[in-house]
Amino acid sequence: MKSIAPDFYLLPTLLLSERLLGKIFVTWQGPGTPLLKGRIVETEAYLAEQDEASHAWRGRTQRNRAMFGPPGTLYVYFSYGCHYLANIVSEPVGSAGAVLLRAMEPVEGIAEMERRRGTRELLSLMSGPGKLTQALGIGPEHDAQSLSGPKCWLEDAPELPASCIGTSPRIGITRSTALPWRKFVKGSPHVSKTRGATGPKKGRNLLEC
DNA sequence: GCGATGATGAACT
DNA sequence: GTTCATCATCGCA
Repeated sequence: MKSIAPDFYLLPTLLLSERLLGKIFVTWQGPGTPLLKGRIVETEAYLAEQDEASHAWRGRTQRNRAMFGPPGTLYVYFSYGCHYLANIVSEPVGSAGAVLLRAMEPVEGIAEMERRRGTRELLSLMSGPGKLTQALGIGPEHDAQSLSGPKCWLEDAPELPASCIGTSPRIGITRSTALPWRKFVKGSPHVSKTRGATGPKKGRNLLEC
C-alpha cells in the first residue's frame, strides 16, 4: 500500500474529514520498533472561520501555531492535563482548518498498542481521540510534523462510498455544538463511545461497511 | 448499566 | 481563577 501524495490534503476541511475515513494512519518510532497502523473510522472538522469550538477561533497562539502550517501537517496538543490529541491540517494554506482524529481500528502492531495502552481490549485500544494517540505513541514531538514521514504518514485506501459515512454533531465541546461536523464509518465498532444516552442498543441502525 | 468525579496542564478572562 | 476537542475508576442500581 502506498503513501498518500501531499496534494491529497489540499481539500476544504469538511471534505477532508470525510476523505480521511478508511485511510491507514502509520507511525514509526525508529529502527527496531514495529510499524503501528490504524484505519481511521471517526473524524471531526474544525474550521478556520465561523467555528467557535476551534482552537484557531481566537487567532494564532503558541499552542496552535501548527494549525496555520501547510496542509498535511500534524497539530498535536495536550488536553485536560492527561491526553494528547492529534489533528491533520487542511487547505487552504495558512487558514488554520484542521481535522481531529477521533477513533481508529487497529491494523498492525497491535501487541505494541496493547502494551502502550495497558489493555488487551481491542475495542478499547483506539476508540477515542486520547486513546489513539497513546496507542500510536503520538506526543509533543509529532506537533508540526509533516505527514510525508519519516515518523508518521498515511497509506492510501479505496474511497468509502457515501452510504457508509455517518454524520453527527461533534463530541465533547461546549460551543458551536449544533454543527454536524463529526464524520464516522457507519457500523464500525471502533468509533468512540459517547457517554450517557447511548450504548449499543439492539436495533443497530447502521450498515456494515 | 449508569452517572459522578479526579487527574493535571495550558490558554484564556 | 476558570475552562477545556478526555479517560479511567468509583459507587450505586
